[in-house]
Amino acid sequence: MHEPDGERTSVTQRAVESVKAMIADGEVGPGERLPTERDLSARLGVSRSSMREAIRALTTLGVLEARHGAGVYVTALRPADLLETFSVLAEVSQGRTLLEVLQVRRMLEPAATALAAARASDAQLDRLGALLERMDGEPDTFCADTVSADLGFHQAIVESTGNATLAAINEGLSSRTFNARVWAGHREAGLTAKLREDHVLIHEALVARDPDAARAAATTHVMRVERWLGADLARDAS
Amino acid sequence: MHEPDGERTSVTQRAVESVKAMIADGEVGPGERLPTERDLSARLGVSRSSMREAIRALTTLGVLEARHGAGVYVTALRPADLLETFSVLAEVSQGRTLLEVLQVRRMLEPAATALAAARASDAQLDRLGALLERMDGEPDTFCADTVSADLGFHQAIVESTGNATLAAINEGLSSRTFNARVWAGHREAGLTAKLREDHVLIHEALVARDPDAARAAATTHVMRVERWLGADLARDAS
DNA sequence: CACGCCAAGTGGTCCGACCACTTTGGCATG
DNA sequence: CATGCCAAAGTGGTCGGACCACTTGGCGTG
Repeated sequence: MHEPDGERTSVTQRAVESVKAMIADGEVGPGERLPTERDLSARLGVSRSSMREAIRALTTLGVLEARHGAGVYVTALRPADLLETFSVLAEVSQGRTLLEVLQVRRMLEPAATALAAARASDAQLDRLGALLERMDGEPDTFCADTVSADLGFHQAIVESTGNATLAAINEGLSSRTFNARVWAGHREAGLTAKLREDHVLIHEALVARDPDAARAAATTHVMRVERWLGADLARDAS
Repeated sequence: MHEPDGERTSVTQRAVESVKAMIADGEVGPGERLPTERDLSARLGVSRSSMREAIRALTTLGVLEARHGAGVYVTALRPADLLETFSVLAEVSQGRTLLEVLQVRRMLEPAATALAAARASDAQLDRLGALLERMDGEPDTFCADTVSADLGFHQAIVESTGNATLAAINEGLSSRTFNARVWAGHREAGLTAKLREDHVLIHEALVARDPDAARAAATTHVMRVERWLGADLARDAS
């Protein structure tokens, strides 16, 4: 990290830096096409294998996008592109980290919900209402759709803030597999009913454009989930 | 995303999924060593090139770590490992996204600072005080150390919450290059003095273990930075 | 003019060789 | 016997070239 000079560095890594520099210098802009892998490797003086590994690295970072037979393109470089890797955290996280992720959500979601109360458009509020009804219409059984609907509801709220970066981060912290795991042990009791009530309160606060109420409702909701998960983790402590 | 079946998928991608599955199934745990590239490629029925690209992908995601001549290891899978890629966002972000990142920080830092007020240990508070003095001792000139010290101060606060995930996310949103860019146009005037005053207020609130005051001070601080950056971006609008 | 096919060019995969580095165990040295 | 060195084995890193799979655009056919 703090090494003053650039001593020895892998060939592939140099290729990565070169491409990043090309983008930073505006040599290739978002959405534009890069030179051929063969061209790039020749220009940078590396083998095509190494060049491919460099491209693979930038692809997994969401900076580049390779289209088979068509070429390699720079993505739009939107936050959503670059933060997609985020979901990996939620995928492999366990125990303590899971709680930590929820704690971060407890910081973000209330603030985001409050912001949404001030910024959401009427159309966005209508969409939220529709999502809410869809969730109400379903039976009290646990299924993939339940998780999906809950996810969609919260994601729609965060998107209503108009902050794409925030939405991308929150989405990463709320990956499908993550939520499925949280819900797994809690399909019983009146949990679903309570969550629905929370959602209704949040929606009402948004429609009333009341940031304070929205913040409070969102906080309560996340705390509820966090509490259940905490009890669950404490039970089967590793 | 929603395609029902797993039709065609790249060989490399399958290799990535296989390794992820190995980790998820506990076949290899954090810190343990994976089979050799040659073994893995043979076992999964792919070429070593593709296997290497898969490993490269997981390496850039922070899941694996390759040591030249020694083998490929699974990282500790700590949040810090997996969120390192985050800094890429701050590196390539421009204009609007920069503001959005700051908006997210304005949501996170106050909450984190308030939490730190309740949780920080005496040793951590002492360290914060030392960092503060170090910043005070420096002249009012803009240099890399100024950015570095500011970064360290805020990072130390967030780490005091004991939430490693939160710390990793915040670090990603506060990368060195990001801050350098924010500061670039504002080395003049009494900016440095004002920021110092903010830091002192935050530190006092932490020492007093006053969450409310800490939240307020942190909010003020981030808003100040956000406001300056906003004016800057509005000036040289693209 | 519209349609469909084909060839050129691109990324995707595979192979085999060699290089650079780490590790280890045995050998020579004290 | 203890110590340190060094060579060999094994690992990831790089290379070059071949071939496959796919997209694209233009050409020829109806």
